[in-house]
Amino acid sequence: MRSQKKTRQEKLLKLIAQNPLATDEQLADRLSVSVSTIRLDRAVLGLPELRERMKSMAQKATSRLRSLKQEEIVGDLLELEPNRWSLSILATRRDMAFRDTNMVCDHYIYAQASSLAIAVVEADLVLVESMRGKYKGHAQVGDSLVARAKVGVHKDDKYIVSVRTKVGEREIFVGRFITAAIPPNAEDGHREENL
Amino acid sequence: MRSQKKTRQEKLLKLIAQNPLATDEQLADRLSVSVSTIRLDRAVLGLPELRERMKSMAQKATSRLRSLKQEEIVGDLLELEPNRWSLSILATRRDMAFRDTNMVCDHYIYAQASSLAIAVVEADLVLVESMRGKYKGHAQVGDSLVARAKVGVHKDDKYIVSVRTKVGEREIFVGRFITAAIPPNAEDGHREENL
DNA sequence: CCGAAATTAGTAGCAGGTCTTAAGAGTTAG
DNA sequence: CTAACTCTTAAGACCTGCTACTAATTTCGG
Repeated sequence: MRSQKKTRQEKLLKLIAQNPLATDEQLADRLSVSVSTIRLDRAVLGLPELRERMKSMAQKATSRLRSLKQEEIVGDLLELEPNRWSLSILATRRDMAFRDTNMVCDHYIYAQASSLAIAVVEADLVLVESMRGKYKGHAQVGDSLVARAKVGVHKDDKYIVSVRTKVGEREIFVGRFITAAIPPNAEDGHREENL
Repeated sequence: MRSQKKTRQEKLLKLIAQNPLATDEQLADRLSVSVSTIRLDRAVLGLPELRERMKSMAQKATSRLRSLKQEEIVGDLLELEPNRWSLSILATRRDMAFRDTNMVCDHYIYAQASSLAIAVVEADLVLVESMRGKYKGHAQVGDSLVARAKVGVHKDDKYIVSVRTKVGEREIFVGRFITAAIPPNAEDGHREENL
């Protein structure tokens, strides 16, 4: 009987985590208790009121917008020998992970690899034409992903670049990119009429 | 000077854009007018009150959080028929482009495709095991990328998912993902919908 | 100096709370 | 059985940051 309180408070925590924009009244309704009880529970659990929750979310929102920029998801270039090989490192953060896990999303691994494959080719503008890759293991949040790109054969302006990504000694990704160096004049060549 | 009003209202717009979390009182202080004037100006300019601004920021924050972390969708999910097919759209922004061009980086195209491939498979946790893909054209900043995923054959918990991404009628990417549904671990799958 | 526009002040009311006090229900120990 | 206890709910006063409205006051161009 007395443990109804605990389960209710646990539910309350989950509800608020799920939908931080709920009013006490909505929460009370949801848990079939009075508003007073919700307020009491919130006080006990140290949960801030709706407006405080909105405020902190709004504050976080402004900083988040600026943190998802390019450089942070493609890693830092450590070494580069143009048209030969290159090395980059990417520090993974909590927000690069899948939902509740701490496994890094594949597209961050891809982004690092693809960016490196582009960087290693010496040309003004390089694009990926096609790729294939295999994820051989999972990276955890906090791991530093070290990607190494090697340029293979090239015909005309197409380069084959292989990328291997490791966490420590463990290989988590192997990929092969076909990249194309685009001559500067050809930029936007074939699709201007569409806008 | 009757044009003081206009310049003040312009300043007000800038101030609110800069710091959306300012109260009318702070704004009044800043512009050396009374709170009434600020309210009047806000009414004229159609600017919402502080709490509405906070609310919409907080809502955006959740939707961004949900779309980038929770649901693991890059882009907005338009339609989903689990284990069959799905559709998402991604509006491209300036910051998704290569350096000085307005061509969208391949890894955003990849991220949308891969996220969709993961979303379309009905399981608690789905990971990409391998993929191959071909970029058949370029997307420009401002284009809306529409990705369509189709689930192909599946053996055990491995699913083959094909994704085609288009800008209008033009296909810019075709890929094939092998995804793996990871058996549910110690997570109580207690999912409640929004309030 | 007059009159209209612009500004300020003041009122009541609302949402979503705070904090406090208090009353009732159910539970348990002596 | 009753006193002491916990849990829940209610009620009241107050708070912030507004809205919506009215009324007074200031300002400035002509």
